[in-house]
Amino acid sequence: MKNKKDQDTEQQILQAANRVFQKKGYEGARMQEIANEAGINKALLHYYFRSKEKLFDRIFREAFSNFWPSIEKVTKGGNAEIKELIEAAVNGYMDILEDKPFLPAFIVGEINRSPERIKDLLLSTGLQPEKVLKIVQDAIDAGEIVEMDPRELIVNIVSLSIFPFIGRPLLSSMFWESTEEFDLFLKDRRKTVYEFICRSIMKRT
Amino acid sequence: MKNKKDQDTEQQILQAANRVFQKKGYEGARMQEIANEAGINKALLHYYFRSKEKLFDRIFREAFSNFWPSIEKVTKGGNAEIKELIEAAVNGYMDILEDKPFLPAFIVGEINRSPERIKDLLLSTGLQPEKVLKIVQDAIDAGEIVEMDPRELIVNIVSLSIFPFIGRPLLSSMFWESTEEFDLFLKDRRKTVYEFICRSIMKRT
DNA sequence: GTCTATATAGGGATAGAC
DNA sequence: GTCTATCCCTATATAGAC
Repeated sequence: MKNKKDQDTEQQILQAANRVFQKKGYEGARMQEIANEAGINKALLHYYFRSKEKLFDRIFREAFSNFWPSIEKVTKGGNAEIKELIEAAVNGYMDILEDKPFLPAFIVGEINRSPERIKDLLLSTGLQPEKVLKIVQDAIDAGEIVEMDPRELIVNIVSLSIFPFIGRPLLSSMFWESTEEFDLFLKDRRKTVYEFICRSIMKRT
Repeated sequence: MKNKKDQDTEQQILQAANRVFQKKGYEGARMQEIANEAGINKALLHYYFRSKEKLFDRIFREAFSNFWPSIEKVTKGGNAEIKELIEAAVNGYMDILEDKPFLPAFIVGEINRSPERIKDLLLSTGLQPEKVLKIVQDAIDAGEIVEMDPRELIVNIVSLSIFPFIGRPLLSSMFWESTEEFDLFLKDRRKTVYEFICRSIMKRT
């Protein structure tokens, strides 16, 4: 049963490539290291994926598509509660990032390296930023939250959720005893970030 | 007067190296490209800075030391107003980042590449995180702001200030018509971020 | 499909003339 | 101090046997 073996090797390669590319970036990654991690040799790597570029593209597209929290449940109807949206976004990011803490640094680093493909990548995700903006705008129009550029709120939510993972080495060195303790702090953030944002935008009656 | 010329060439190199390293990172940067940008050749590059590693180290240390907004005026006394601290921090970052928007992506990317030198780098900056934490803690004890882990506030200030610059390509593609318009948004942030934070933490009487 | 061996290019670094 | 020419190693990629 050759097919089984093929699948297996390809998966080994993809997992190894994922680890190495995410840690070292495209330029820093070595095909040799990926081969070693996958338990095969370089030639076989090129047999499966013709070039480093192609292998990277596969990995990066996958990573990029995993980067967006699923908030469809909230946006579907179109007239969701703003608090639901915030909670879904924050929790969504936390779920992803606790599992893959190096994802954001990888994404932003590689996008910075070649910004030209952003449009293409975004299209393939099928994201609909307008829907999210509309929910925020509706909440403003309804007087539920303070007046602001809806995009400002989005940027703030994303910043508060993602940045601590990007700045983890620096932040933990400066303000925590160990990275383990910092990770505990990160675990709490799904609650504290939500509260921090709500305190700022909700109108009191 | 040879000395003048030396200085000049060295400066050319440093500026070129700065541009190239910040854009491409250590692994992606090419000594050839730095030489071209500086208007000289590779050999002369090695004459001034013996190796790529040494040249990079020089650039990175400089960049790292420029990364910290000066808030000494506020922290000196030790009993500063919390609002002053926030304003100084946000404005400090905005000043730096409007001038050098790629600095944070560069710093976090390279620190990720070799996290072991963080301690050394932080020491050489002479930063005193405790002082900042104390100001926040005092404000909490005095009942001026809501109860929270002081480090949480710091992390939030830093996240809101820095992340939009790191995520600029993505954010601007998703929510703005052009990068120019996004930059206008960034200009406003020194006000909106400050207000966003204050609304969240200040107790109403 | 998987391996060993090798071709080829690119990039960091040095030698040596001026 | 600055250049040209070149060395040498490393990394991607391919050829060809099994």
